[in-house]
Order: sequence, then structure tokens, then C-alpha cells
Amino acid sequence: MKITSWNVNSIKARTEHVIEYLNTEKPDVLMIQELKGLEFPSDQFEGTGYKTYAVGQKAYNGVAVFSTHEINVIKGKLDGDDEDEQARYIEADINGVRMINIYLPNGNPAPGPKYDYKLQWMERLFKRLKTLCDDDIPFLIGGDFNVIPKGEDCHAPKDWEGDALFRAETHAAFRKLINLGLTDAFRAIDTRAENYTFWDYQAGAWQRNNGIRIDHFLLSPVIADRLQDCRINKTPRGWDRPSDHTPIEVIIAA
DNA sequence: ATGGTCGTGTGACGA
Repeated sequence: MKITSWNVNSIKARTEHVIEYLNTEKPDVLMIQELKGLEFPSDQFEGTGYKTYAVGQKAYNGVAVFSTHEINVIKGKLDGDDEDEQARYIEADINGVRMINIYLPNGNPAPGPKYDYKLQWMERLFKRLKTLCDDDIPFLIGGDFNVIPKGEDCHAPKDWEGDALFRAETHAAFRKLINLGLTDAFRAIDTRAENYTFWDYQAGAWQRNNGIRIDHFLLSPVIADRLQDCRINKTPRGWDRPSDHTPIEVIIAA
């Protein structure tokens, strides 16, 4: 089973790219982030044969799931704050596996209220994942985590000092997730440096491979035992008018 | 180099 995560930076602007990706890579499941609109253009994808489920919001955020298998939605928002209206979370059972798609808050500028929200969101996520662990529900979580886990996950660590994606509190919150017993699927497979999932549109970042690894798959132990491969597919980042992120793909034994 | 580039929705704001 092949599962992909991809921050598309607007579903309206990237509809053709998503269709091209589905048709050529044929993932079982595609999780996307940053829809940037309230309405999800599901009619545009009818020809692909994929089922879809989306949680949208006007202008910002938004997440959706495409699947060849039935999507049994468990939650469309993260527990822990009833006032939180931001569209950043989908939890669903697909092909016998609990799958979570997240768009974790960016948190800049830090420190400040946006960073406080990020850390609170990460603590809420920790509580949810701990519940799944305590209940012995195997799961896979993918998405744009907006976390550069370590120095080797960015081209120029000095550029990221103090940034919400690289601060000590962010690293501690990410390690707290990992310490539930989760496996960073990409790092379990590929230990080489200079492997990134995001390159800024500005200053020739893509051409200079000045990137960061912030899109991840974390696997609970039972799913980690089924891990066969994990790779970053750089092709879509080279397409015309691309997203600033590229897809990350994980293969789980059937 | 104190800018640079996108997307939303039409003026800033977010990334």
C-alpha cells in the first residue's frame, strides 16, 4: 500500500498537478494540505476514480484525503480546543489502518501568539496520539509538520536559528511525539543529508537545493514493522508553477 | 543584498 503526503499550496491552483500525480504515481492514499479555500472542487477529480474527503476553510489551511479504498472518517478536527476553527486535521480508517493527515501550524513569528498556538496544537496532537497508543490502535500520521527535526534536515541550519520550525521548544515537542514509540519513516530508510520536501519560491532556493525536510510520516510500532520504503518524489517540484512542497511517499506491506 | 515569490481575494496577510 502506497500513501503520499503533499502540501499543494492551493488546490485550485494545483488541480492539474494533483490529477497528474494521481494518474502517474497511483497512490492508494493521497493526503494533501493547504487547500486555501472553503470549497473543495471534488467534481474536478471525478475522472480519477478516487474517493475524497476534505475539511476546508476560507483562504487559509485546509486538508483533504484521496483514496482508492473506502474513507471511514473518525475525526475532522483535532481534540482539545472547541474554539479552534482552523482546518488542519483529518483522522480516518482506510484499508484497515488508522491514518491521520495534518497541517501543523507554522508558528512564525516566534515568540508570539502564533507560536503559542503551534505549541498548544502539538500538545493536543500528543494527547490524541497517546490515546491511540494506549488503546492499541495502530496508526500512521502524515502531513506538513512545519518541523525541521534536526540540523541535517536543512541546507543552512544557521538560517533557521530562532525560527518556529527549528526552535528548541519545537524540537522538544516533536521528540515528545517520537518518544511515544513512533518511527520517522523517511529517516528509517534514508540517512543521507540534503533530502528536502520544501524549497522557498524566493532567491533560487530550488535551484540551489536550499531546502528543508518538514513533511513527514510517523508510524506507530505495528505499522513501522510493515514499512517497506519511504522516498521524497522531487519531480512535481520541478513542474511549471509548482507547489513549494514536493510529495513524500511511504510503502507499507499489505 | 533588510529584498526576493507565491496564493487568496481585492487589501493585507500568511508562508
